[in-house]
Amino acid sequence: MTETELSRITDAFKALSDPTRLRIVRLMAANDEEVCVCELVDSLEVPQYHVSRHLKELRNARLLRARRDGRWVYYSLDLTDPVVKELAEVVRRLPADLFREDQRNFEQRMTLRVGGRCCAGIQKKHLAPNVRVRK
Amino acid sequence: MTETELSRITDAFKALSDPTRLRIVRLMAANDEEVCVCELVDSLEVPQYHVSRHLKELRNARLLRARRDGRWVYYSLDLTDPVVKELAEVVRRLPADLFREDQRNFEQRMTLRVGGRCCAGIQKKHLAPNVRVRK
DNA sequence: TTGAAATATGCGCATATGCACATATATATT
DNA sequence: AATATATATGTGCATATGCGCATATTTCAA
Repeated sequence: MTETELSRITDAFKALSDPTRLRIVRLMAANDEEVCVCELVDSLEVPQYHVSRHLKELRNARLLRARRDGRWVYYSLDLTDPVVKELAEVVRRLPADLFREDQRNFEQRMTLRVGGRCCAGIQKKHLAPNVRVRK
Repeated sequence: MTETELSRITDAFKALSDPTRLRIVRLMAANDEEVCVCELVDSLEVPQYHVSRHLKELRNARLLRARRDGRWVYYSLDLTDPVVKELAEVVRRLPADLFREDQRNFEQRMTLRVGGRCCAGIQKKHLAPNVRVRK
């Protein structure tokens, strides 16, 4: 077995072995959308640094790609990769009720897009970083 | 999201996030066979305690079932579980060349079966537990 | 009933992981 | 240039994980 290639696969599974990361991938797989960080924060209702951290791991595992557009960074599944494509299918077929609340939050949050673009920032302010103390 | 059900899924992914465990599942998925511990040891060429340990984790994650037959314990994928069935399909479709050596060792080892049953024990003795020192 | 064979597990160690807090970086706006 | 907004990351801590060694447990056979 080619050890390097094998660990590329196990890394992908490991990326999906965390609830937050699975919920992120699920949102993307089920909605076939690129999603920005603040939209994820409001959908999953976890702190922003938490989302950013897990997005980095998903990117390191090469499941996600990032695209910056001004202040916003959009993440999306890298469906050009056959392994990712397979896994996205599996995740898409997982029982919908496990992700119902995420999906509801997501759909509501997506109504804030204008011209298909996010321009809102984190709405649930308690999940945002603390306001910096003015010097 | 129902946290308990969700973690059942993430546990399954975590179970596949280790090379040894993935190789075990791959052998079973690709060959549609129940396999006993000594056959796995000789196929994967890792120490017996290592295999036993990972089998336990796969069983805890409910990917595998164990069946004892005399001194031997046979493990197999629990394909009655829809999640396991999905994942087994994914694993089966992974590139064969990543597992070529395991598969070769496995096929050779399976020639030792008699009447479809294992009756050989670990052939690669350096992977077996040390011989106990006589008291 | 003693021992050998097949399998499982307690323990210790090194490393990895997830999380919270604070703060840093990058971009846009004024 | 200064500030606000969106996103990223350094650090410390608690816990989890993988591995090697030794040994325990279960079953069969002599």
